[in-house]
Amino acid sequence: MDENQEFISILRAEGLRYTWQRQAIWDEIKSTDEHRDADDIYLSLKQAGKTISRATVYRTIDVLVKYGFIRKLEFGEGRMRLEHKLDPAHHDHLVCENCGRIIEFVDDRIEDLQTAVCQQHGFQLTRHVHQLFARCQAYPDCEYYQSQHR
Amino acid sequence: MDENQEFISILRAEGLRYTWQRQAIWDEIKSTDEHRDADDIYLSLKQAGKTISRATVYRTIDVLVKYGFIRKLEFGEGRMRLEHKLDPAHHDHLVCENCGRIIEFVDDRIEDLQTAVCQQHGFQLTRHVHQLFARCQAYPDCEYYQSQHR
DNA sequence: TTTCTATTGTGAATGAGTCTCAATAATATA
DNA sequence: TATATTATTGAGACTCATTCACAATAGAAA
Repeated sequence: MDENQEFISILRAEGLRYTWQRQAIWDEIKSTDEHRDADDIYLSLKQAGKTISRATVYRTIDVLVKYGFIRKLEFGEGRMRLEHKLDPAHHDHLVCENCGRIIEFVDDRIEDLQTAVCQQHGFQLTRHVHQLFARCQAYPDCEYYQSQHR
Repeated sequence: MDENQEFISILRAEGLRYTWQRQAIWDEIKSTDEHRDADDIYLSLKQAGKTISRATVYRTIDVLVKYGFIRKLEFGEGRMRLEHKLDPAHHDHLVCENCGRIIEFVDDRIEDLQTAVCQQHGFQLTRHVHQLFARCQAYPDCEYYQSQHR
């Protein structure tokens, strides 16, 4: 099934209504692989002439999270960042503290060791947060940083 | 050198003043191994008759972080939790999503793999956040949970 | 002591996110 | 298609953790 048809039918199946606001917010979040925050989404839509209230943006984000379209991330900045799940593979994040670039990584050995640590304590792992903060090769001069801040 | 002497002399060496408020906040944070938040500290001090403004609590926490006495933690709850560094060994956190219990763990193999992941991307690791959210053995009935909420 | 200025308390401000409620619009039903 | 039902929206008030501005206070140097 077409990805957007699925979006529409999940809403319907859950007794939720299909509105242009929900479609626009989902389209906006899908449109890049960056990890943007709620206000980025709100402002991008506004700039594109689709003004939607902040309340609706936040409410729709929660709907998208609940039905598995997106994921909330928290990098200790005091606000949530978003990530769509079109490519559903699990991954963690490597964040450059200098330029802000975010790289996704997976290491199966780490995944296994996490499960083992939980088992040792008699716990059952439900989810994890694993973030590596680092300096990219270009520190202190970084072309990525330059490109994002001009 | 006595641990508190060191606290006093670091303040002095940095041109900061030694005040009873700073001493009281540091004492309060040192007093347990729990991961409390700023308001817990504020309220505990108040209850002990040492009323210090919230602003001062927050400012002092930043001083304690800056000079390596404590560490800020963020478990996605929208507020910071604190941890003193009297026992300086590095560790990560295993959090029970049911009862809230927090267990500290270290796994050297995970530590090494993290460094390797960074190297593969040409990054230099500066710090990391690794949190395992899990259910403890007692789920859904947990004596720890009972003990904390009555 | 006096002086200098870091620190404090107060209360206002901030910023992300949530809530309330009347108006609106998507969908079910006739 | 018209009408009824009720989920959703927008606006702005509100919350909560944290920060800020500024006048008053109090460490510490001279």
